[in-house]
Amino acid sequence: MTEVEKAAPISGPGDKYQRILDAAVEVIAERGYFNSPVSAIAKRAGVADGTIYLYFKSKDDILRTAIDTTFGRFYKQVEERFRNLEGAREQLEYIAEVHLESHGVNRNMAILMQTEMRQSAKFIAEFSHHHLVKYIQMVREVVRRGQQEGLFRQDVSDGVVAHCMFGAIDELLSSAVFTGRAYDAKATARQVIDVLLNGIGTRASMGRSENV
Amino acid sequence: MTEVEKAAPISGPGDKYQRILDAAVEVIAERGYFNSPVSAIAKRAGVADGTIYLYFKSKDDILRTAIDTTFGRFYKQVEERFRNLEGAREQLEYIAEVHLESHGVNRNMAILMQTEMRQSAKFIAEFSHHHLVKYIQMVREVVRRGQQEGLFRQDVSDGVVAHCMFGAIDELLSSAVFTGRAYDAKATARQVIDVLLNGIGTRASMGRSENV
DNA sequence: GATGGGAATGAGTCTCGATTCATTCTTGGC
DNA sequence: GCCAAGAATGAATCGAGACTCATTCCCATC
Repeated sequence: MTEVEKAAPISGPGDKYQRILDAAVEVIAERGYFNSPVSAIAKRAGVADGTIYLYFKSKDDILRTAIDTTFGRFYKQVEERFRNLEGAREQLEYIAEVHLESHGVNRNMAILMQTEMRQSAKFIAEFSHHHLVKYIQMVREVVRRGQQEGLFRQDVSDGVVAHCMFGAIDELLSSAVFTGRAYDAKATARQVIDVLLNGIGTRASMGRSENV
Repeated sequence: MTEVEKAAPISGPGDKYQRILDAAVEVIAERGYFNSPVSAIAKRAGVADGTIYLYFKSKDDILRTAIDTTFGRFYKQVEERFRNLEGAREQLEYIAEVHLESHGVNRNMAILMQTEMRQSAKFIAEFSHHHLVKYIQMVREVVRRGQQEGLFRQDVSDGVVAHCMFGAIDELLSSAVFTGRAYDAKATARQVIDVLLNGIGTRASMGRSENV
């Protein structure tokens, strides 16, 4: 809050910069990217239309920035925690937890992620795909390590497992977002990983693992 | 293909009607709904812009029709097969298989489903959510039956399981769609259901099922 | 060959919205 | 108090695209 800090009003996250970002996430979550005129974002942020362009190159740029920032936080949080969290199972659970928590942290952002990130619009597709790949990569590594350590079966592709895990969590999140239901991120994460590791089959009926 | 069939040119699926639908799916898969001018769809279908409006009420209406039709086929196919398919596990596997097959059946339609159906645009959201609910419902029923018959664990919510299964499959499909990779629907379905039923944990490491 | 009616056309209308930029406001230094 | 420089404004520009409708085409019937 010193005078020095305030010296980067345009290129860095100043006051209005953040207000515009937040407003954009709100409006886009409500109406969708293509139904959100810049003028609506400006109004919500309490600035003039033109002001937006002092802080962002274009409408695209706002959305890109919002998504990048969110993913950035996600990665950082996971990486930091991993330093003190060894077990493969625990790591998977932590990823699931942080992923599921996003709903509670910022509901609008969660909506935006579920709705706009799938867009085929090239400018979204390119970088959102990049983020997904990184996420999946992270999970695959954990799975592979678990396989090497003998914790996980080796007859299932780590890629398939990673996608299954991501998809399962993402869908739970998505359904919560759309129905507006809340949930306990920690408990849900535990449940998902439980299913992923142990399956839903009862001991009695498990007849397929023999072909390992 | 008889002359009689061709007698419903406007209200039913006549020649141009189908051509417009197909063209729309193609174009929208390539460019996204909001970046697909009606004129582009018309050109692809080889008709004039105005002709579109002889067969569809609006641009929205085309997309809605395409999605509804696809889901309709899906449900019908599953329902029919279920008449001769008893086991809960086999039924889940069949659902997974048909779901995964959609990529092979019509790649463009699969892309469209993955990208446009999540749209927050109200007109899409309302009915696509409805379809999702129906799908999940179907899976839940199978799961519940499996639980009653003692095939599946009873300490996991059928809703959570259904979402996990749907999400896992959908994500695999999605990843295939975006990377352009092909896969064997039947084999992949078996793998997913294998993971869902048996989990990825090895016997040695399974330490959580005791709390049943 | 003429004719009536439905199908098809595509140029034109009308609205909306991203971006620009001439103008106005603010503020820190004198 | 005055001034210059940066920040902010919002009216105006400009293009895009959904939809309309006056006109033309097609063809079955006579």
